[in-house]
Amino acid sequence: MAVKYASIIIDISHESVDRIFQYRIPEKIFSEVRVGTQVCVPFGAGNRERKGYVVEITEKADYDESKIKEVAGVVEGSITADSRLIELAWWMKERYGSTMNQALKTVLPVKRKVRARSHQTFGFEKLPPEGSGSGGILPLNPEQQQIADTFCADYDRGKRKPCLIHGITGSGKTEVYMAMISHVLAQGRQVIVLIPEIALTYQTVMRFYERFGERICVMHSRLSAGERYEQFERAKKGKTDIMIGARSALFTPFPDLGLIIMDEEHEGAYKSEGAPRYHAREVAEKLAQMNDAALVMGSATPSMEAFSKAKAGIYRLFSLDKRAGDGSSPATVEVVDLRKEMRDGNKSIFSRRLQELITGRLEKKEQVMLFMNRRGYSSFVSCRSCGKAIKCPHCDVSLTLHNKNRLICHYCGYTIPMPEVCPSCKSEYLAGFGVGTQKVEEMAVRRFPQARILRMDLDTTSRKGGHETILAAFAREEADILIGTQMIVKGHDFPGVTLVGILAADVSLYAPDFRCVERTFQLLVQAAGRAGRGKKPGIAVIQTYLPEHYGIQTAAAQDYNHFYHQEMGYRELMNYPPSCHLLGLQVSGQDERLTSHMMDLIQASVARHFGSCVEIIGPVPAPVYKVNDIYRKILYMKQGNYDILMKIRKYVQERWDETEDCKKLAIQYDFS
DNA sequence: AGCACGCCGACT
DNA sequence: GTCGGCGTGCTC
Repeated sequence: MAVKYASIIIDISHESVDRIFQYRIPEKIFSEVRVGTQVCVPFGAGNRERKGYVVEITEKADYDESKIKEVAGVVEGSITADSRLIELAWWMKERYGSTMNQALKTVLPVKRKVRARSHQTFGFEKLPPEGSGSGGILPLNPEQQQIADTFCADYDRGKRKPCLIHGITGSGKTEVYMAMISHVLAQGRQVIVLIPEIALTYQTVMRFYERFGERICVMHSRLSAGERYEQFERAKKGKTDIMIGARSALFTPFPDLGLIIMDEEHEGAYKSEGAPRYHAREVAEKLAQMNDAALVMGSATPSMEAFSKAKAGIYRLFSLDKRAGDGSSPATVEVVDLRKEMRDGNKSIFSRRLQELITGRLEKKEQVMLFMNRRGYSSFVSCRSCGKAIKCPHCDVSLTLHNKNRLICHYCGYTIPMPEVCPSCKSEYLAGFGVGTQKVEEMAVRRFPQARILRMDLDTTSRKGGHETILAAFAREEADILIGTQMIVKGHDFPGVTLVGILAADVSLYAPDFRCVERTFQLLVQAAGRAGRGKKPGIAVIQTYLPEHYGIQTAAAQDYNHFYHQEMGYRELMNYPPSCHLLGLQVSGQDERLTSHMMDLIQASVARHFGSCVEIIGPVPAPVYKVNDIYRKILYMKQGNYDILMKIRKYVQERWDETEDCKKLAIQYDFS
């Protein structure tokens, strides 16, 4: 049998040994050594015995073979939290095609000394010093209770199939989660609660804190690497029972993880953009299975992936279709045809119906939210004489006009003052086209001079605390109208809001991405869900040029099931996920010709070896071909069987590593 | 982290 | 001559 080597990380917390060492595995313990197992190895000049974790097993050594020592033995009964995380990293590396190092870095906290800093950066100074630990329990309504009871009974019988709760906005999913969490905590196991970063606000955390007191720990993006590490250490030592945070909270090293909650399951933020490009839903599923833990996902607009799994019986499906508690009812939704407005001579961005409704709310001192899915003033500036739009010199996109005097690239940040004359033909007839939040604000100020108006988008929130300040001011009813991008739609409840206007519902409907209708539908439903959260009934107005589009129609009817069937039909017809699997292989580099050439070679090679079993599309330029002077091309491969796509990825990677030109280029895989 | 090796001062 | 100070650097 071939000689095998184990890559090991030495279990001592110090940066200088925070890397991989290789040892030979003696033949007689082959069967006991796997990724994640803890072993004893002779280490250093004194050959002192140290403990370490096996991180990878290979048949080739990357180190001088004469200097490689042997694994001394396996540490018995040592499946620790770290073992499982290393096993998870291995799985992620295999599934998403990253290096083991990249996978380990995402899964294991950076071993770094904690810099003493002001303790919590989340405004937790305001929290009561002692968590009551039992405050804030709301009684569940029969619908909620039934879900909680079913879950608990199944859990106790060891039935741990993942669950999906499809619950409309305001149906009280959080209360159900809390009941489930209590049940699992009572058995001495721990819980991870995943929330998309944008929803990780003071209010959300506060609700959990009121219920569970000090047993909860919060992980958010503003923590330093050291603080993160410290929190994970606390979890490992059993000082915390609940970790609440964005997707990286998945990697909390709890000794006995019993439940993972994943709120707003459909959110794009659950997909990692770096390597490995993992999806938190898939990793959560794997992690739950490894720990014999339960996984509960929830959303008002589940992703196509999750809902199709629920339909297929892979997930257990629960529904909550009434608003809980206060007796408020879902908003009435009206669709306004902007083509008709145009025909009738209304060129304003506000339809007559929306203007009428806004005026009514202002008179009644009720609040309004206006949603525009594009920031800036105009989305691009072009010359009416020569017809050319002003583009970013580094990216393949038009520059966006901000504050009427500055052009900014939304991809790389390149910025110039608004030119006086056209850069190509020197004419003076430059004009902005397309409406952004800034222009909406200006129009609203002009149309409703009596109203107090706030705007919230990346430009107004980039200053620290901007987010919280604006939301808090609006919640205190210090403004009548809140104008903003996606960020105003997600998470927050304003009881004073009785009208939501979606100014241009179509903006995202024709994006070059097979998920664009799904995303539009989710956004529209979530936006409509913001209206009428208080005692008074709410109205949502959807302005569109495509009132007959199924994405708009189903969103207006708040009919998820109808949307799902329509969209699934499209996905099946086009062989798009979830009816099929899709591997996107992206090659990028500064040298446009080399990038193209390499992509063609890969395409030819894949076609030769796998052409008979996969559908190959492309190579095509990425939706934005050039960003930051880097050219990007993508090859798509469709196959119903995931394993075949993984095989192709491996095949490409092996050949890639042997190519000289790979130094000047980058390759990236994206599975869905 | 731990343990070597290393290149200078004061000791049996 | 050689014992030991801890400064620097490596550990498969």
